[in-house]
Amino acid sequence: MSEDSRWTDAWEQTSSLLALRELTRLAEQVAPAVANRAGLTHNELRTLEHLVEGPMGPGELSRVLGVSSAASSGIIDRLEARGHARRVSHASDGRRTSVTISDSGRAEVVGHLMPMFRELAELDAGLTDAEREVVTRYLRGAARAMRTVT
Amino acid sequence: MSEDSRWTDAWEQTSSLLALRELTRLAEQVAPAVANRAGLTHNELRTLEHLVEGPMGPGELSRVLGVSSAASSGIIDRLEARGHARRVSHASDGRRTSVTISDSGRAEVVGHLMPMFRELAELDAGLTDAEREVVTRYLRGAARAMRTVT
DNA sequence: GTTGATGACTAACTAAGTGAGCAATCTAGT
DNA sequence: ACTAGATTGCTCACTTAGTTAGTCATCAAC
Repeated sequence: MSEDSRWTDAWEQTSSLLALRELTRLAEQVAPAVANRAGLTHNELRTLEHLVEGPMGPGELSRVLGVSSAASSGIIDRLEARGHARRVSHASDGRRTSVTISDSGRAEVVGHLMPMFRELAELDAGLTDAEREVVTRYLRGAARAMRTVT
Repeated sequence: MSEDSRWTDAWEQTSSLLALRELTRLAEQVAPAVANRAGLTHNELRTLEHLVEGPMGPGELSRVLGVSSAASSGIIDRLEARGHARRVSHASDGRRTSVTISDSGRAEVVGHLMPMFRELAELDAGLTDAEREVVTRYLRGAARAMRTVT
């Protein structure tokens, strides 16, 4: 048995691993698909997702996105040009600027993901406490496994 | 209560939804991280993942990747230049070429993902039949929800 | 055998990233 | 108070991976 067939065989061994594989495959597609529909790049959407949680500066943004500060500047430029975000100069520190999301930016993120979220919440609500415990343990374990490669 | 806070609140309501969110966040990061470590672009890695399953032509590749045929040509050029893939002219149809993965290409895909997979298989092996049924149902439901946005 | 369709590639351009470097501002040490 | 160094965000020049449009070769149908 070749190295490779052991790999693919194992992926397909159990219903749960198969479903997990399908889920991760879809998870990879969601962000690009939403970005595309919204007429944004992947990083612009990721930026909006972060800005929904609260304002942040270009430097911090470049760090969480894993891109250069030059790229971060450009992303904010583009979002600002479309009215999805605004630059506000920092109150106490004259060097810093704070980027805040606008209503249209919020609508872009929330609007496109809401249907998916509603379904997930509905699915989740159908779990008993015991089932939820099992599912949570599995999901956390899978996340742990994925962290090893990240 | 604002539209937005309902959204974020709901995400954080249950342990399972929180874990699912974390998992999907990681799933998005895995492919770019692996590609980066292997010195490949995301699409080059995706191509190798498809080629592991069997040879395919540039046209088919451009369709599954969702890029133009011109881009597909370039991706294959780069993979070929690194020795990860080879172009073989099609036996019966002179127009078509078949792209096959090389040992180094296979090693790139399998080698980087094997540790993650091993951990996932181990986690999965710890499930009872009843637990696996619960987990599978949840994962399939989550996948279904994500498909609505894709 | 000609005609139209198909598959892969090339050419010219666009967009989003990089690295290097600059101006403004803050912080610390004297 | 003032200078020296650190930090922040931005601009410039360039690279790279994508796009559209169009070419060439081959195949299938009439």
